[in-house]
Amino acid sequence: MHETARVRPPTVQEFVLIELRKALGTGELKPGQPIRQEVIAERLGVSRLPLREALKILEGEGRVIHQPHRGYHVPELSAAELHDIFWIRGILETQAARLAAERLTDADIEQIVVARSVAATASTQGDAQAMTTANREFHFAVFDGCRVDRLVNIIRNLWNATDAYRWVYYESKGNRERVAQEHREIVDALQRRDADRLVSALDAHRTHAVESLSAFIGTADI
Amino acid sequence: MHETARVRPPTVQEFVLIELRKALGTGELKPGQPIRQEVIAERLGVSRLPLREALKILEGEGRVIHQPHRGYHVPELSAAELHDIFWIRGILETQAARLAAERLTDADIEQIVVARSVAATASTQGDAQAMTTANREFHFAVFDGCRVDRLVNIIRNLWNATDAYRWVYYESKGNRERVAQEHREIVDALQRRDADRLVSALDAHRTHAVESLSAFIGTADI
DNA sequence: ATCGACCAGATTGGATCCATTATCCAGTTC
DNA sequence: GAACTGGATAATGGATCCAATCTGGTCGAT
Repeated sequence: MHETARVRPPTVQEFVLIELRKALGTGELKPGQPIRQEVIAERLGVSRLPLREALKILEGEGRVIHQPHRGYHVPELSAAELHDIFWIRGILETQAARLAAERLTDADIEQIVVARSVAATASTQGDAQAMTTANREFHFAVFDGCRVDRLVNIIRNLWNATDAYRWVYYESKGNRERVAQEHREIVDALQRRDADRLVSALDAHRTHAVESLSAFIGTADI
Repeated sequence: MHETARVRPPTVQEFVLIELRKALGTGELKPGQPIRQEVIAERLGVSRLPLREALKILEGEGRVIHQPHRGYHVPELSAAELHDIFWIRGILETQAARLAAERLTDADIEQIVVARSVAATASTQGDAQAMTTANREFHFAVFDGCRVDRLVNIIRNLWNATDAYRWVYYESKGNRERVAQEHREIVDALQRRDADRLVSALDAHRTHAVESLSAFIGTADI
């Protein structure tokens, strides 16, 4: 009934995995909330088995927690863990950005410019889902420039860990505008290939995000 | 038939997962080698299902690769990937070590001293399996001192990624002796709480390991 | 009234069976 | 002789069923 015109039919697991990631990103699956296998499986129109296997992958990635005979749930982040994540991100993203500033081709930078404007459009339209996606693609287009896949994947996992809270940040119009401005700064630094400016732009970007999010987590009663 | 006097019977998945990790660490499951589910399941005396779920966790951790309808296999590392891993380890372990040098209690350091001598004993006895385990415990006793679980887990995953090759390093008596000497240096730096010396000791340690391993990978015909 | 044992419903864990897909090889065609 | 097609075989993917475990509530005893 949906689009589902898949050229090559993926396995059901893959389909379920994609849906679960989506649900984790949109906040449909909220931190702390237990995951009832039967419910999800029925909602997706699949049996429990491929769901269980998809959940196992997410468990390996740390995106869900499993307790034997009790089930899966989405991990909740403390303010301390949130700070840890952003601290580690800072360490790794700095390295990735410095390499990227050297290694990105002009064509890559063109791509990044496009990704930025896509994100900006989504932002002004206030579509949270589209914006988080576009925002991710923009940033990872930059990180990919470091050409160290394993590093980029670690950074991606760190982003994933806070995915469940990300929508909070984008709900505020002020934050959205600030993000747009910071993205312009990042693109500008890249175009001049000024690694130091790029790094400090990214630092500022993270700092603002962590401030908003920890304020939310501090007061949240999820 | 083995010990199996488990106080609380774990689930079969957990048992299988432990066995698979062991097999990945000892080189019983070699890089590039396909994993035949039926074979492994029968060898462990379980059905395919818990095996499949355990493999999914390892897939999420990146320790096995899955291709739909073709199966799982252990990833092979190129020399470039090996360098990437050790480079990222360097970045993160340096941070962890600096924090640990501040935060470890005297009691923690006592524990580390014990862990070092356990590793040294295993080393002189030439028991590769015991040595890799003891070595890991020694190093992670140090890293744990940083008190940032997520950072330690990322480092652990990076170690895991080269687990399949680790035995190579310990096969040489010369390497074992060098490791023992470097461990003494690490402990000494910790006892003086000299972060700089600790960091450079760890750097040297990694440099030696990556040299041996990339020499092996370069000539390997696995 | 509180605490514990115990029972029923719900949920997850595991085994078996069948469907689907990939691989390999023989046969055919150009 | 090389390349393609078709089918047999073996492996993986998925569904269903049953067993084991947890949860919540009721009953009884202190």
